[in-house]
Amino acid sequence: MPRRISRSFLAREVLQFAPELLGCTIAHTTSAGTVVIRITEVEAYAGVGDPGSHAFRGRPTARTRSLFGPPGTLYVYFTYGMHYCANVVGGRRGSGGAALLRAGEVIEGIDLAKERRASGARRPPADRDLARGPARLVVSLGLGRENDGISILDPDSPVVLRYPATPIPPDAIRSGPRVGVAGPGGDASAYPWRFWIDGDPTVSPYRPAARRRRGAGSPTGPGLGQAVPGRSGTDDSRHT
DNA sequence: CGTGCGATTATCT
DNA sequence: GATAATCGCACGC
Repeated sequence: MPRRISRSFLAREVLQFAPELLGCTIAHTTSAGTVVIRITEVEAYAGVGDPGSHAFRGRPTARTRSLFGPPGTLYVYFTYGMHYCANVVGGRRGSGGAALLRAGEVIEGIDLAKERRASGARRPPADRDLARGPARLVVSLGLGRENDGISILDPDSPVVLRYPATPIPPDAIRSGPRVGVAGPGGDASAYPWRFWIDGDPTVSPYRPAARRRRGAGSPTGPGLGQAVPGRSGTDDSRHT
């Protein structure tokens, strides 16, 4: 079994370690059992000064206090009045840098994950959908508000991050605009800080920042420029 | 102190 | 595709 992620791994700039989280595993153990997820998609948030970051303002609120903690802190936040999302805090302490865990593949504890994801009488989702999306990943993993602020570097922590069993080839890593985040001037592609494993079925579908509908407004906004050089910006997981 | 809108998802048309 | 569900926070008055 690969060794645990080191503090120095997370102490680097977020843009440096975020793509390297791909292929890593995150495990959460509770009395109900252990679920292990292989990370297939992340987003980098640079913290103070990054308009998309909860740390943009530079000062912690009750919600974002853990985001300003030391590398290795887990930042679990509540959004849309109903969902939780999880970040691994990194960079310099107090920088507010973090990587959002957007999607992964459940590789252990799949029954427990299905149990957690099955809502009501509904059938549990397909295996590949168990952790396909940041809020779904958190549910499968069994994380909640009680895990906000814990250190994943602590040997006694219920949450453990490990290096990939088999490293991801660099040319299999793709990048593109962050989901649901608009950059300056509404251009999300100003921050192509979403990273995923090319062709992996558990990568979440890309959707441009959802503009809330207001009265009879302006016509359809400008399409997102597809043109991101290199192997960026292509997303075969996109819905039509 | 009110209002608008998110680092979303399930469900309906 | 569109929309409801519904909490925390920034911002405007």
